[in-house]
Amino acid sequence: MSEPAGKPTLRDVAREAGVHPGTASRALNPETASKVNPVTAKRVRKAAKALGYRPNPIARSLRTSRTHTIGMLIPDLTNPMFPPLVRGVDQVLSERGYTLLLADTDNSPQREERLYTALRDRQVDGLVIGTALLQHPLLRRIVADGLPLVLVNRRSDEHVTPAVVGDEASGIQQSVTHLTSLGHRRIAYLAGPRTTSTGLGRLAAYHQALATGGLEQAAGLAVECGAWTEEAGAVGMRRLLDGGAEFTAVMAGNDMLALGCYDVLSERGLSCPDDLSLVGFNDMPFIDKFTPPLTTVHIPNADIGAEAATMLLDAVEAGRVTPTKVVTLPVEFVVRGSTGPVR
Amino acid sequence: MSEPAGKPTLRDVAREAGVHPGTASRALNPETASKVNPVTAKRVRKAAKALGYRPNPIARSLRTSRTHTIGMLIPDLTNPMFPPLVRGVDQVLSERGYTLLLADTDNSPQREERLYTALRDRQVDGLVIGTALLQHPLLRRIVADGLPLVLVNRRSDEHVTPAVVGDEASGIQQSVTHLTSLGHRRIAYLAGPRTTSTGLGRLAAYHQALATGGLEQAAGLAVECGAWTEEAGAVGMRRLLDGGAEFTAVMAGNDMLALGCYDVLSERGLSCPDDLSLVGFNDMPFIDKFTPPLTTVHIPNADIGAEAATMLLDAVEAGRVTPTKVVTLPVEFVVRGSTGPVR
DNA sequence: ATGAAAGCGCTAACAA
DNA sequence: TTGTTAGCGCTTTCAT
Repeated sequence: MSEPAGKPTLRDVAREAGVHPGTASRALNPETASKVNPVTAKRVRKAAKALGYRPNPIARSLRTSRTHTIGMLIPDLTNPMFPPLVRGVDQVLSERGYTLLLADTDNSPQREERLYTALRDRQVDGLVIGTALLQHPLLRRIVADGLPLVLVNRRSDEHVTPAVVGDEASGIQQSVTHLTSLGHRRIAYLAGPRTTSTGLGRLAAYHQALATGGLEQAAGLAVECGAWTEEAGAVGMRRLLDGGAEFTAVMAGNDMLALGCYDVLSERGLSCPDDLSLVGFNDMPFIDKFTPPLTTVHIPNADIGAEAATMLLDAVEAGRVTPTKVVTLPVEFVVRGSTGPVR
Repeated sequence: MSEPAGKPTLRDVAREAGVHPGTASRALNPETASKVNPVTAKRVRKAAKALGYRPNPIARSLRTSRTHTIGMLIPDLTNPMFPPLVRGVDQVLSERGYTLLLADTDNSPQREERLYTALRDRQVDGLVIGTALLQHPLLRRIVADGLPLVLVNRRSDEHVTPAVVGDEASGIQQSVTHLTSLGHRRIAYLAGPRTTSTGLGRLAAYHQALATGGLEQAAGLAVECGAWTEEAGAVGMRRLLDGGAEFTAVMAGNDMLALGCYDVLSERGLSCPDDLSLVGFNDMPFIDKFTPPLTTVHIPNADIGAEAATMLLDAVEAGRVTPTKVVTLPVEFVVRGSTGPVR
């Protein structure tokens, strides 16, 4: 009796079950199992199990040009905003039998090009993009290549592209409302780069919220930072303080920028929230352990990732491009120690 | 003139260059390019470029049973210790033309089994394991499956397995030396789970360092925590404080445990470093921004990831199992505000 | 309901 | 040096 050496293939299963490989294939594939005699099917499944047969996804992919593989592009995994996003995506993918190809662009457009090409050549079935800027040439390429894609936490200007985002406007509005309820009337804003949809969108929401509240919109009350980093936040905060505008509260475009504010506050001997109230955005991990704990807006990043993955796979499996809709998930405003009554 | 529709294949390139597909293959593959006439090779490359030819990695993999793909298993991407590790791995992989298949086990052994099987079936060329426990049945399976693997930040008991780790003993020794230089003689230790090599190893190093320094090793001075989490750290810290042993400093098995200590300190109205000095381990992101900033041991996680990936690829490309050596990278002790003179 | 046969795109042993 | 051939393991159309 000669068991074939090496991993058993479909041929081995077929031989063991006494059927043709084609039949074995049909029997083992849930999609086509109905087209085969139930008792034969059972025999095939038994043989497969007996031999410890595992289908070879590579061979299947070559034949079907589907890989059950999804690529994800992110700018920097060590930015604490991304791990929950990746995790949410990965969770859904693995549940549905897909595998995640993760690529970290390190914020470099060239690297991003290369990585995208690599992912495309590997025939990923779709892409989750966490790197999108408002103007992003790569998106056009991806669409042209016919690959389904979903943006997370970003939207695109130029192309109508499906995206999953948090409800930023609501978060900003809640921040302003909270501050005014504490008596603040002059609220400064530290904006993120206007090259990102979040940078622009949150700034617009800030202006909108001020208008709604009948608050003053003095020049010099809103300052743009060059990047979503602590350093850029510190620079912006200094510009704000040195700009001469009066204010009793600062809203930062995200928690990283708020971190920069903390640095400047201690550098200037200012106390928070006594001298100045501070609000962040994102609720990144451990930001609640800072002194004082940061009042901020919680973005459900894991949910966003999961939703994006679900949208993408639904489209992939329906065999069509993702619907160009933007899904907005609710955010949660969380009050902590960095905001207090004006005094 | 009929350009073939769809993506150009090797046949198209061959036809364009007026050679046989086999020749085109040899010409385009750096390994075999020497076996073909330089001028023919150039013609083929020109044709490939003209057509925008991109080799199909799936077809190549089916033929060669190499995928240029590496799997990585981690327990929880949202634990800040892992992103730098993943990033280090990813960086090296993409540089060398490999792609990372990331799988987050969510600390579940069942999920881990499933994910491993999925990765193996996808014929990853090797594995980076960040989930290893001292006793870890899965490792045996992987070795039995003949897959090259490297452990990161963990070692294994049962199997001789290649690993890349930080120099933990040195880190612990430096912590103890630092504390004694500040006058501390009674130093408590909050150990991580003994199921992990780091939990056990750091504890042993602590005992060793105390012995070397001629310091007292009272019972109740070392307490084991059930997990590497903030909550477990808090529980351990309470046990320590309520245990009756006297001490002026606490060393935590890692920064997450130290975070739990912060919670208990404020809960008990204790001030750090005035009432108690505290030392962590890992130097996780933002731990320097806490109040007080944590004195800790910096583990070069990105380097560890990069080194692991390099070892793995070297082995993969040499066509043999990874050498069962353990690479130890130096750590850096960083003094911050959580340690001070005993008083 | 099953068998036969072709082929996804590539590489590699063998021949010329 | 180049061409020929076969086949990696699977799915799927076409017959039967």
